[in-house]
Amino acid sequence: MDEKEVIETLRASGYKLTKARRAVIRVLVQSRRKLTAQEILEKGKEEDPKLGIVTVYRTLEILGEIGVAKRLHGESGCHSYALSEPGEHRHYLICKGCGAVIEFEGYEEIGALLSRLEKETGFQITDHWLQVFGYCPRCRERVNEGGGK
Amino acid sequence: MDEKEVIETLRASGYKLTKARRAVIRVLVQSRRKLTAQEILEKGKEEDPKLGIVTVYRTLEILGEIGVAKRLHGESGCHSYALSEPGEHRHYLICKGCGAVIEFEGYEEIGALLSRLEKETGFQITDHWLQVFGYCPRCRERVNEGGGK
DNA sequence: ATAAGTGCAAATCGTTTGCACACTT
DNA sequence: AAGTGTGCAAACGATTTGCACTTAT
Repeated sequence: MDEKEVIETLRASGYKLTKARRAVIRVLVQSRRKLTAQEILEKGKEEDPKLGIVTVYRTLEILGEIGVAKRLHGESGCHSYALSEPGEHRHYLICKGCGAVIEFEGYEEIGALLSRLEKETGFQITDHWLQVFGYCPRCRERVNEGGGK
Repeated sequence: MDEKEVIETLRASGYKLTKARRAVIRVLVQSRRKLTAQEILEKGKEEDPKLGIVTVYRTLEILGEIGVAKRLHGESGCHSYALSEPGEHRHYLICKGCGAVIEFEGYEEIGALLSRLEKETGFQITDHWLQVFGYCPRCRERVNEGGGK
């Protein structure tokens, strides 16, 4: 999803495009990392200095509703948000170094696992969530070089 | 893990067994569901009427630290806690009806998926998290019968 | 023009911290 | 007895809500 597509989706869903919303969208599109609402606010202010945290939250809610952004869950209990392809994927690969987020498809492996689980537990599985953490190629280098740690 | 094992682990880790802690542990052991801190407080009060929310949080932190309870992440942003086998599993099967939590092993399917991901993305994967949602056998029946919904 | 969107301040909710008192070992 | 653990009240941080003002269509 690029900026244009996000904006189109937004309009198609009956929402107006405002300066504030464009700022939030642009931050998400340009960073492609997971960002907290606060981080989005700060970067967004570079584009729309009047941007407020409330609008950031409200915009994220709308973007979530129309499926183009998702809320990610951090260990600590605080959330981050990231752009995503529309739809119901719930699989993210997240760089612990720079926060880069890559969304990936539910490969057959997951399907196999789920049907196995259903068989073994008697559960009727409806949904799942997978977050994978690691280091992206760039951060991986940095970490491995870093000598000390 | 039953109550006795949890208590032993607690003591072995240098913590004292108190009325409050026993109450929290008992709630977790007896329900085997995911529970919010508030829910644990309420049920725990049946056993120790003086129990306070602060102690619930502190006990959950300790249980997490010694590996016998885990924090689960809910869609809304609020957390639940559940008993778990000690160690680093991060795979839970959660009933959307009654909240029952089943922990399962990281089957080969996940290993296969992860190594595939590593190859395709160049990430160095260090960790992952999987939560699977559905209906347990009992709730499944209830839902399917329920005619209306 | 007008409904939708905004920022501010205040409210809320889950969680944590400071502190004097109580309990386990 | 002595240190650990407790509850309370207050602090805290993220998120939401009420409201009068502004803006996109």
